Amino acid sequence: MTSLFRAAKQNRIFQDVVEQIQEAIIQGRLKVGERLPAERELKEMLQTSRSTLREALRVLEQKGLIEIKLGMGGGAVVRTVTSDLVAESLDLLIRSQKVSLHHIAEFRERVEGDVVALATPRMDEADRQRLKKLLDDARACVHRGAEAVSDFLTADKHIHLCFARITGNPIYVSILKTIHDNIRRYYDDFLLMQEPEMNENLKDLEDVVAAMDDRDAERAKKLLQAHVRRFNSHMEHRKRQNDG
Amino acid sequence: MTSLFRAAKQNRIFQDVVEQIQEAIIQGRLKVGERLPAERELKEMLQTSRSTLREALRVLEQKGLIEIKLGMGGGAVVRTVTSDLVAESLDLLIRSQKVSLHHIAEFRERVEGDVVALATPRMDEADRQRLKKLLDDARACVHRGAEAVSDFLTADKHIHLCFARITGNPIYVSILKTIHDNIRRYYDDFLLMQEPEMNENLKDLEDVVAAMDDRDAERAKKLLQAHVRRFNSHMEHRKRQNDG
DNA sequence: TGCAGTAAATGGTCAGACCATTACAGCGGT
DNA sequence: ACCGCTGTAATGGTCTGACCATTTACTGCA
Repeated sequence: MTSLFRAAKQNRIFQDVVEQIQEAIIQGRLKVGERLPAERELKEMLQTSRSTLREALRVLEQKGLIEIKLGMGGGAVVRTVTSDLVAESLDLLIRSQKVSLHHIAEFRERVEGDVVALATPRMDEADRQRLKKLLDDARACVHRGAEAVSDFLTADKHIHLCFARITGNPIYVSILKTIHDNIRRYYDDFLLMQEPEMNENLKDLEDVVAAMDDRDAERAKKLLQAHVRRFNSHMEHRKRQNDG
Repeated sequence: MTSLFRAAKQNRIFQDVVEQIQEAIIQGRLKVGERLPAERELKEMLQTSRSTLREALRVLEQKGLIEIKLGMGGGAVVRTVTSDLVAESLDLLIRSQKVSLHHIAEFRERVEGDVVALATPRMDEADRQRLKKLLDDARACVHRGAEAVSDFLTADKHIHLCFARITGNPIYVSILKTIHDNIRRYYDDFLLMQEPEMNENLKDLEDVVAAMDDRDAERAKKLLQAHVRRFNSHMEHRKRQNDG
């Protein structure tokens, strides 16, 4: 552990510390779940003060690279990097009104269209079963009516994420996760869903999966894009109602 | 300014400070360009210590909400929120997942195709001039030969980012930023570019811009996708050479 | 044996000092 | 009057050492 780090130097020392630890994590010299030395040890290894080291740890924590626990046996533990931070920063952009609902819609329509087109020829029997089960879950929510809107939205999200996983491309998975996290936030902010909309949404998805079953990528893509467009116009309509 | 903040309290005090300042920024009580009080003042207002306050400032800086300058007249200034953080966190995610060249290529071909298709009808005269200038820069690099490969790649990246900006959709901007940063990293790792490849790349881009000039979005899209495909096969070929 | 109390490890906070960088005012020379 | 240098003060960056709060683990007593 002693040779993991070199002495710190840079304009801002804490930045140098951040970079060293970040590189160690990304390069795998520090593995997920592994615990960093205690602050009072690390500061010796890095030849810096505890306050400077702590500023670096704050940055790494904010970047989602480490998680810090209190008390004896606590300390900084290397985290699995998730799409949470991407989602959070996108949320920040949205809230400061740099990204609008329209921007997300425009992007989502295209990227999700690509996703199902890619997924269709790659779907195997296990994927088919999984999608069928997710559709069943969603259908059950529809039957439970308006009280199950939240569960329905979760099921809907899982279906879209399942498409992304079938592509086998982790970039699509991360991006779809980010987008759906943010869509959900919009939803909680100012949207309501009724049973007709749930039904409509469900039917859209069933059609998409049917097209995928037929190995008709182009039809699946078109159907899903129409689904996203309808969903978006529904959201924008509700938004206007709430704003006005 | 005295009533902007209340006394800090929470499990972790610095988090409470972060939230207070962040909310003040998002709600517009602190406007972009405005300067926060000096640390020694702020710590009094928040009734906390300077180190705790500084940890909070580090987090806010990492979130891209403030920018901190040194020296007299320096201090924390509220920043315009940009898509940089989205790009950075997406980059972190991609790198930590060890996304393959193939995954990037598959994603890039589709997303950049969409970008030029969206950009084509939205391009105005200023955009046209900007693109023309960027193409001139790239052409100059080609003439300078093999020594200018690095500059050529930078110019190439700027052209692609320009396409994204013309769409007016910041999501595309951050995503293309991320992709091109990662491509560059792959490049520096194990690729070499010679004059013929530079020439080929340049010609591709000139064709794309010509199609955009003709307001032919579909042709521009097809040309750019072919360009990306050729670029990728070139990269994978070189990668195999280096690996084997 | 089991439980409670205590000790130790660790992150969180604090106070105060000094250093490095920067802007600006005032002085001096031209 | 103008230009440039220099000193000074404001401000962030770093360091030291102390104490607090939380959590775990061990120890000793009932």
